[in-house]
Amino acid sequence: MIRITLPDSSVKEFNAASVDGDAIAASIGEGLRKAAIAMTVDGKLVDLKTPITKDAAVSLITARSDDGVEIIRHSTAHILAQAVKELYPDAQITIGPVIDDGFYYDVSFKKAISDTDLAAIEKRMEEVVSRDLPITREVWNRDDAVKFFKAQGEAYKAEIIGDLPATEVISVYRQGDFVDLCRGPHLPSTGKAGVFKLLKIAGAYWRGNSDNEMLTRIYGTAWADKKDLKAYLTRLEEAEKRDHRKLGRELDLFHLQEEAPGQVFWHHKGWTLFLGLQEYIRSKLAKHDYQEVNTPQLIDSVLYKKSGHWEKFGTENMFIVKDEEKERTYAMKPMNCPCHIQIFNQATKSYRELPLRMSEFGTCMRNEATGARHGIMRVTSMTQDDAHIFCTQEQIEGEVVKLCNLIKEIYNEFGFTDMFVKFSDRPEMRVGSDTVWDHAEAALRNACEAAKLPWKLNPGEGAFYGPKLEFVLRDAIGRDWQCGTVQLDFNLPVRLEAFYVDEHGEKKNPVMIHRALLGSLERFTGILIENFAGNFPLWLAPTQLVFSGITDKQNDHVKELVAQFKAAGIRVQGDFRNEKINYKIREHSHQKVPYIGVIGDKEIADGTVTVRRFGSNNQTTMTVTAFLAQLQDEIRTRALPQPVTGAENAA
RNA sequence: GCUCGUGUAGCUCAGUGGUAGAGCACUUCAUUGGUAAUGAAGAGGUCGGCAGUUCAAUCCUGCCCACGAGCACCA
Repeated sequence: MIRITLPDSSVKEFNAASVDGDAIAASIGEGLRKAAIAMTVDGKLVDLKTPITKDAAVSLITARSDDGVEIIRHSTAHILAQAVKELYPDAQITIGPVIDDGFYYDVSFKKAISDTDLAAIEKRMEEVVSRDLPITREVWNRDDAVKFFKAQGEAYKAEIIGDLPATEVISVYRQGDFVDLCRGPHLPSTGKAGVFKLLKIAGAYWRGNSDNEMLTRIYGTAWADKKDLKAYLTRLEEAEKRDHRKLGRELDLFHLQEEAPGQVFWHHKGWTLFLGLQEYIRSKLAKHDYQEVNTPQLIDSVLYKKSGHWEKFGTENMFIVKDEEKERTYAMKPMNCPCHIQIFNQATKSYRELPLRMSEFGTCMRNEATGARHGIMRVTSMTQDDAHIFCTQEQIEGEVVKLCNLIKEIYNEFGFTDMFVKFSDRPEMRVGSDTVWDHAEAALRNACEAAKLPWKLNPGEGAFYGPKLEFVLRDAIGRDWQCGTVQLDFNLPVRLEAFYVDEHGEKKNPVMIHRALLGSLERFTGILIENFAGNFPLWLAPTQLVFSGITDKQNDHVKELVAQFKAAGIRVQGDFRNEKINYKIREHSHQKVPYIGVIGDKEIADGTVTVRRFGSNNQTTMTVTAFLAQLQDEIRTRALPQPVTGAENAA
């Protein structure tokens, strides 16, 4: 007798030596028996067919749950692998994990395939699904498994098994003739999958190491039903519409061109955004006692040899300028820190001057790997809202807490909600004693806790000179970008001989905190464009308001209004073109101008303006004075825009 | 840097081994129109660059550059 407790606390009794999920589901109802794809037994996720031999708490999993969808994706990855092996028998399969919204499988093909081959693979996958092959789990002996996969010509699989810890149970899943190493769990049969789509192919290094062979990664997505798949594909399309490169062109913000790879040609509107961000950050700097400085672009390599950057990044990643005549070698500055230390070192510093916070909107140039550049998110020439805080060991924690709070405050003001913090602790190769590292890591951790920032550990990924926090934001299509950062540095002040005199008259090296709030202004602008889909908050919007008359009869009055609002500090334009008001509304709406003010004879007579706010189809007539006050209030409070509704507005 | 792909008018895209088209934008003219496209006419391109094959290349081949997706990298 086996007693199975279900999630609703009811108990089913089975008169047998063992029972499986299929039987449990069947005892509840035929519908559930068909829908069940896996189960948890005492909280552990297992295959539906796993025999249960003693009393247990069981919860059946269907495609309706997150676990269910994950299993579907995982099994679909196996179906992909099977289809690939059937179509390309000499291909070797490697790993095929589940990722956000889908899965991928890395394959080593003898002959390269391209995305046009995906259709055929997808078709074969559908055949595998229609065969409805039972998927069964087997536990194998390690040596047999290695031998089996070697015999199959699957060298990568054999390598994976060989590297599994001795304690790991080697399980394989069989579906028809296809056998794959896998921890599971999986669907009971291939017929339970079926709502999927292969999306793209790309290269990926075996085991993520660029010294290894490059495999072909096939990306796919899989869902519980067609509706979910369609919703996902629609979501992808919508995300493409907010791509900052597309909006950058459409809204006349910036452009990039071949002659200056990775460097932004900021058009007036984009530059207005950029300057708006800079002014915003300056207002924060003033409140938090920073000294803004500015340092040279082109610096003798001697300085970078001393700082250690030359050795690490040198000619590969720095732009070198040679002055043949004077026999000097310069580098475009790739970061600001060595320069800031030069300013720090210009006069003997007292402990009384610490913490000393030095900031710069420094333009840095980095010769990035060609494949790394991406729109304005990853550029060759970038402007950081950079600062270095020179402080004592004791001051670290206080400073980091302040920084975490400040960054959190700033991101909140932009309305970012899904920001997360990566905390990278000590790497194997590092400078500084363990005591110093203990202290530094604790300071960062405590600061996160104090600022109530959720963080995840990125073990061993700290810089060799100190641990760091990275503040990560997500773009329209779900890619993560590091924006703000807080890094502790015990190394550079020593190498570049920065000192302060402590209260006992002794010379000491300060600790340096590298920090950026927005990170690269180019990247942050890109993130903003995507996040707001070009519908910027009024305080940032390049053009805040457009006035237009109904006909050219009102032009003189409109000119006066433009002058009045301009004088009041509003970024306003008049539209005097010989076009109908419908045409102008349409065009300025496409440009996502926050306010359109329309003037007809009625408005002139009443001293009013008829206002249309972007994102709404309503019009409100109000006095000119009230309108100006409303705008100024919205700007002053840095109000976030209301979400745009309606199909027409979303276009 | 690596894998696969892309590059035709300002933008979005057709197209062909015999030196090119559409829509929008632009210019001109007419129109004075109350909240998402008024009409007509005109102008606009070394088909990413260099080399090769060919009587002939935007199209085929090679190399280079840039861009895209991803991997690696990211001081």
